Amino acid sequence: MAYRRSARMQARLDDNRQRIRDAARHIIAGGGFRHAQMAAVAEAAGLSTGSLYRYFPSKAELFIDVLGAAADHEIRILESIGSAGGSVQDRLQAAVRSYAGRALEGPHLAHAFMVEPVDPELDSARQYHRKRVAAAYRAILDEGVASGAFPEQDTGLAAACLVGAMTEALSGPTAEAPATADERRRLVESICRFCLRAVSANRTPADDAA
Amino acid sequence: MAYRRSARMQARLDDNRQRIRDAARHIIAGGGFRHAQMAAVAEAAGLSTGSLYRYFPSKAELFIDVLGAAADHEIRILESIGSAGGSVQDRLQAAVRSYAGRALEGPHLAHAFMVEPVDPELDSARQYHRKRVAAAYRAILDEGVASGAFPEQDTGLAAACLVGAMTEALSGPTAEAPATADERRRLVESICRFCLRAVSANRTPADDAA
DNA sequence: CATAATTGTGAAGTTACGTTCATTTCATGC
DNA sequence: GCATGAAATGAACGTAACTTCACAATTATG
Repeated sequence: MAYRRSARMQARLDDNRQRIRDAARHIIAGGGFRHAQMAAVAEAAGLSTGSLYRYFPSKAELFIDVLGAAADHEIRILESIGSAGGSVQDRLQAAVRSYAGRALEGPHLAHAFMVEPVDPELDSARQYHRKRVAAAYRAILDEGVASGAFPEQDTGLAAACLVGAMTEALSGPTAEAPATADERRRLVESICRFCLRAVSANRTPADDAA
Repeated sequence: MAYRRSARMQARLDDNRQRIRDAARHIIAGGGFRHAQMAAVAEAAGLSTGSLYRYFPSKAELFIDVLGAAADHEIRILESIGSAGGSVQDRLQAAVRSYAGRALEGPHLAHAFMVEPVDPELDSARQYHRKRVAAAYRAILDEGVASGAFPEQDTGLAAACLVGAMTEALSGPTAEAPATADERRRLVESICRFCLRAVSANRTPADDAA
């Protein structure tokens, strides 16, 4: 008679698949894409390298999957913040704080997802998700502009700049790893102020001419 | 008798060395680090791959050299702008415009130097130079804060944010390639405004509390 | 011009990974 | 239990680069 997958078996397969994903993310978080070789992922997942290819057709597909899940998570948070109550300023600050907090917890992960080296296929996936994150910020800015809380501006560009500024400040080479929790809080607050200033009206409206 | 290099020979060697550098930079500008393989550089320079190793000990050293030269050029421009006359605001804008203009002329080059994938050795060189660029911006900000033109702020962080914002807006995935010269000008001006706002005092000083 | 030293060459060597596949182990249904 | 097909294995294979090296070409001296 034909072979049929039992529920138990299916659960084990699903679990394996998820364990591969988790292993990949964990390795990236620890040492970046550079360390995330198929052999290393397999070992961390408790499988052989060959088995990985039963769950994902290629390395690129595996990491696209992982990247997408992380981006989804990120964007869900941003959107929930964006649609919450309170002033737009508060929401923007909340978004920045939340992003910054996560980036500081796993700097390698954030760096890998935002800027690290990869092959072309994965890179285009990363650009796609990065645009999605920027779009989430843009939605907040748009609302701020519409309500008059923020001045007229190219919100698409501003959103990109915000993402760039945060990325650089948090996981770029310039970012000094903050040692204490207090330093971390101070850093996040500084970034917050920078971002809020950047999209708010100036006290001296000299540059609004031209 | 011992062999001595003639002036003519020395000139040719120097020229070869420079041609290798130029070829490497040119290839990066055309297609990023990914396309800059030793064989490709050799061909573009009109030499054999083997010869490259008479001039540079390794691929990494060659690209560190190229990267350093580009960074030196960048920083010389920034410093000359920073020490010029005029208001701090004007100088900051001039710096941003100049950076943006160059990035838009050679997007691949800028992207490669700022964010593209590389091996660890080259990457640390890039981080070093990126810090130098941020430091040049910081010098301008420090002066602005000292003179009261800009509000009190963490200038080191703000400089990093500026670099990140510009990089993202100009060579990040979010950056749409502006088609016309007019669009380009508009983009640069938007970035300028963003950067200036970001380091200037707000009209509503509500967030200075807490 | 002959000889020696230097510079140029490009194919072969090396390394590092991603991917495959013959084999083995394990789960399913009778 | 046993036969059948799925899943796991990991060594072997393929590929893509960087780097080396034995040899050729070129350049400097007497």
